[in-house]
Amino acid sequence: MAEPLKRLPALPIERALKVISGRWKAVILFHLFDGSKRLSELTRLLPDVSQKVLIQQLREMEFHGLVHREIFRQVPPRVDYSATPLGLSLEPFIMSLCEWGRRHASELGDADELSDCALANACERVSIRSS
Amino acid sequence: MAEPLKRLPALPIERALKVISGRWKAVILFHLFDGSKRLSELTRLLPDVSQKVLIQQLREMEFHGLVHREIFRQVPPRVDYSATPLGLSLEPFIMSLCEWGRRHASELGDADELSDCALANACERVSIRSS
DNA sequence: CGCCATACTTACCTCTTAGTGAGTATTGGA
DNA sequence: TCCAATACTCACTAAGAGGTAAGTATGGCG
Repeated sequence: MAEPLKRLPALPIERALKVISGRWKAVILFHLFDGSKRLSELTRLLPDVSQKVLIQQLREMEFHGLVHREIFRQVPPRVDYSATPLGLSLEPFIMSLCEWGRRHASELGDADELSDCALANACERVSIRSS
Repeated sequence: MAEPLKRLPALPIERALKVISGRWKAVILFHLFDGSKRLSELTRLLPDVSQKVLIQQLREMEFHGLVHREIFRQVPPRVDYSATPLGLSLEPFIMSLCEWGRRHASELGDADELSDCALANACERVSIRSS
């Protein structure tokens, strides 16, 4: 994002999709729903993402109002990332999308290709929780 | 999609986002929720999309089970596109995403940048309908 | 025969996104 | 003085999505 000033699409649906669809954004958000995290924690939680890309995704989400960035002037430095209310408002949405993704995989016969981890099973936990 | 055989992401949430986030997919789906459409109708409904890209998006959605393509062997040829049950199951989801997009725009002070059309106001119609 | 409508295909180009690897900044403490 | 820890930043590259413009296929019809 050399130019974070570029406008989001004018159609609400496109705007929403644009804001949440980055390679790692949903996964990052999922972890932030759990509470604020330091960059180094996120690096550990997402070992497949390089630091540069991680920061890039976080900055875009910060710019789009989904994530709050708080700097603690210490040595060594410390920066906390957390979900804003707007970001938190995506939680039910991300969970139901996750559920839809599982349905989609099962209807297309790809269910066995799904990974099995906290995020993959998040929607189950949610439906158990809410039942 | 020279290679439509490539696998979708293993995380359900990523899979779902991958499947619905193409430049025009949500908009196309919105029109298909209304009933099946010929390619020429879609071309008229989406004047900003070139035919190539339109077909591309439709084919991807067909491959991903969201859209059904029916060929009528006539002259001139006729092809109908319609939403499958799986595609239709995205309707509430797309509508709520649309609502979220409007909220996002208003919270970021971009509300005046939103366009004003059927799709932009779809979620309103839905909430009116459901109230 | 040549034209029309419809639904594509193809070649090519551009712009965005993601990814790699190395470098920078800060400052307390050995 | 130099190192360690943390959080970046930069230059470059690769892949992919989307866009433009032109071409193909079919078969009825004047």
